[in-house]
This record gives sequence, structure tokens and C-alpha cells, in this order.
Amino acid sequence: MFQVGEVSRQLGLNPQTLYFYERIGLIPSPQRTAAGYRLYGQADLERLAFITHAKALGLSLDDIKELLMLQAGQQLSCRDVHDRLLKKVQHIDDTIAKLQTLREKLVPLLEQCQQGFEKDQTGEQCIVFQPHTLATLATTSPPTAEDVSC
Amino acid sequence: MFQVGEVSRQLGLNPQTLYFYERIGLIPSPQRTAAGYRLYGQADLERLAFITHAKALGLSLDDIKELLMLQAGQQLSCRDVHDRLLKKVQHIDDTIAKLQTLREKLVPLLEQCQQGFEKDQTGEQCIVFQPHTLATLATTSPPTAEDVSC
DNA sequence: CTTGACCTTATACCCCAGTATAAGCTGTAG
DNA sequence: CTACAGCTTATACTGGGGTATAAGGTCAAG
Repeated sequence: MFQVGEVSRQLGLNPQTLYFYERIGLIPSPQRTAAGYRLYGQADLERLAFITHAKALGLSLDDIKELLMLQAGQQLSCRDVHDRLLKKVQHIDDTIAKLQTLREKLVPLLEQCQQGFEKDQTGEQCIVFQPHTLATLATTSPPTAEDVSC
Repeated sequence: MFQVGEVSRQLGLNPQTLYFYERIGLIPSPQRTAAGYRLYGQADLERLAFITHAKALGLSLDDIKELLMLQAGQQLSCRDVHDRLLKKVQHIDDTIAKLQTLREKLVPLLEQCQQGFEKDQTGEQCIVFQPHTLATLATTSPPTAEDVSC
């Protein structure tokens, strides 16, 4: 049985993060000593290891919580995991596609800038931010935070 | 001269967003009527157009603020713009690379899951979340929110 | 008995780019 | 005069994943 400090050191998590996970229901409240100190057992450590691994896969805490609840009901079939991972991969693909579109819009501007300062137009207004140049760029909708989060 | 509602309709922004931009110093406080109503002039509209275009390029409000301050000092050279756009493109490249790494880790798992449920292992614990499978995955550091933001 | 490390809780704060809401003023049409 | 649209301000909330701080209890060594 381990106290919170020991567990947090082993897993590289802030103790506050362990309290936080407990608060949002990601881990159950562990055993306590008479004085109220938390005592994490083997099962708790395994659950936390699962969480850190799943986080490393890019799953959100909500995703992980859902998987853990399925697991608790012995319902964590390959199909369940497959469906969730597939959604995650699709989201990653979408995000990459959006970033690449954005990149393709920025690179030509970058080249225009480079031509600009190679001609030594120091102090002049950069062509990229002149109205007619900008007007050609906003033809597609801008990426939102939603688009580029993962 | 336009009131806030008209400007917000023209630009597709919430009036609250215009107040917000003013509050964070992205736009100057415009002229007012005797009653305190905001009146946006041509220069204000141009600045706001600049902001929406630059946002469409994926620049943050802080990036944009910096550019506008340079512009105000007649210092918005192609080199300044170039440097900022280059940083943005590099950040996009980093993000894409990280997402692709993540994708390459997820896809094999996905295939394992598929093999699992094609063998009709309904109700069994999915192999992907068994400890030894997970252990092979966390060899690289997980992506942080920082990594995948743009 | 005191010091210091460790633990507890509750609360607030971080980022980012806004959005929502409330309470109140102004301007205009009927 | 009264509706009603439109404007003002201040304040709080959103989401995601925590971190920071304060105020206090506990435990072991000296």
C-alpha cells in the first residue's frame, strides 16, 4: 500500500492530479488510514497505469472513463475498443488534413515575403498584408479550435 | 460611421466579440455618440478586416496584436511578417508530425482489435488493454495539449 | 516539545477565444 | 406614452486537464 506522494512519484503525476482524477470519478476513492491518509493498492496502481497508457494513446479522460466503466462491467470487447480507436484515428486524420490545408495557404505567402525582403524593401508595408492579397486568402473558412484539437 | 450591430453583421462577429477585442486592446476604442454608442469608421473596419483575415491564416490574437503594433510603427516589413509566418508553419509541421506518430501507434492496435472481434471473442477482455500490450506503447512521450494546438 | 516532511480539504487560477446573462440606458415608431 | 429594438456595462461561464495556494491535521526524528 502506497501513500499519495509515493504513487505520484512512481507515475510522474502531481499529487493534485491524483486528487483531481478521484474528484472527476476516473479512479475510485482509495482506502484510508485512521488519520485519513489515502492508501493506494495494487488494483489502484494498475488502473492508474492504464490511465497513463491510454492518455499516451491520445485518448481524452472522458474516453478513458468510458472504457473503464465498460471494463468494470466485463464488457470491454475488442469491438468496443475498436470503435473508439477508430473514431480517434478519424479525428486525427481530419485534423491533419485541416492543418495541411492551412499550411498550403501559408507557404505561398511566405514565399512572397521572401521575395519582398530579398528586394530590400526595408520599411515598406509588406505586400502580404495589403487588402487585395488578404482578400484572396479568406476563401475557405478559418480553422477553429475545434478543428485543430485532438 | 457604423454602429456595433451593423459592423458585427457585416463581419459575421458577435457584438460581444467586438467589445472583447476592444477590451484586450486588439482594436482601439472607437468614436462615440453623445449617448455613448460606438461609431466605427473606415479605419476601424479595415483593422477588423485585417484581424479576420489574419485569423483565417491561423494566427492567434496575440500574433495579430503584435503585427498590428508593428504596423502602427510603420515597421511591418516583409521580414517581420515572414518570420512570424515561418514560425507558424513550423509549428504546424511539428503538430502534423506528432499527430502522424500518434496515428502510427493507433493503427496497429486497431488492426489487433479487428482480428480480435473477427474471431468472435465477444465478451472477452480486449487484448489491446492487457498490460503487456499497453506497456509497448508508452515508449514515446504522450502528446500534450501544447503539442497539438495550433 | 518542536521541527519538518507529508498529508488533508476547499478554493481559485491557468490558457484561449470568445459567449451568455443581467440590469439598465437610448432611440424611434405608432 | 409605450413598446421594442438596439446599445451600454460588468460579471460569469464555457471546455480540458490540470496546477497553485491556503489553512490546517499527522507522523517520525531528535
